[in-house]
Amino acid sequence: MIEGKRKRLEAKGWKIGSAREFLDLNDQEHAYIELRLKLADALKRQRISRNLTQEDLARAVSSSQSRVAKMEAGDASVSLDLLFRSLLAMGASNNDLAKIISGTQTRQKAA
Amino acid sequence: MIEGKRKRLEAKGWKIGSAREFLDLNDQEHAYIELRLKLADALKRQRISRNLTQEDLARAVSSSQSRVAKMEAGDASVSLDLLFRSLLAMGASNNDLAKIISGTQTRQKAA
DNA sequence: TGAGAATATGTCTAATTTGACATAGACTAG
DNA sequence: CTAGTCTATGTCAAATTAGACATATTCTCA
Repeated sequence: MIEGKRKRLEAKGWKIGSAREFLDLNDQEHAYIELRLKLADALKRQRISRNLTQEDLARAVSSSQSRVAKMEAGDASVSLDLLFRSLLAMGASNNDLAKIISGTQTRQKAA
Repeated sequence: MIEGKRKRLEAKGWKIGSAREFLDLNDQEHAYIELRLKLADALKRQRISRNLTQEDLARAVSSSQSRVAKMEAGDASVSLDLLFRSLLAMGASNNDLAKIISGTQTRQKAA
């Protein structure tokens, strides 16, 4: 369980050293990673609910399909900046963002 | 008024070309900048409410006083990543972040 | 007033993040 | 199966952001 989680995170580029270190992931680090995953998830859901391809979204944010894939995968190489910009490009309001972050987001209406 | 706002943003490093372009700041861009300013403000308030200096905060996030100053000033050279990490370092929970973003944040209790 | 603390601003090089590209894999409809 | 579309993964040079440092400015408060 914990080991599984560690592996999942490491696969995404999160270099979390030892299991010891992993268990020591303090609240800040944990919240930070959680935040990223929530945003990544929300982005993917939004894109899909709008029937857009990763290419479409990439175009909308002047990025590339591969980067969108990495965003949605929660890859460590993408910044919060890009995630937020993308969500905004998908029409998310600040309130939508707040809901995503607090974990109370509901299905949004399409643009 | 609008001109004043433009100048304020430009001083912070936001290169917004012509007034035309500025007026065209679409909703996304506007929301993005608003977001940054909200986070910057919240960070400053949190730090002060805890009687910490910028040096203190810098130490807490392994950064430097000058970078903290830039964060709080809403300087364009700081990323959302750093802003979020700093807020988390100040003890903000994901719910606190949500409140900050939606603009409904209230005074937080000290750590 | 003025010394000392705190904050602001500008500028370096180093580190990270970027879009782009290639290509592999997955999935669907014929 | 198979061609076509979509998504995943790895890599690169270019762009951005990083911490650090110097120094200017502002703020206490005695």
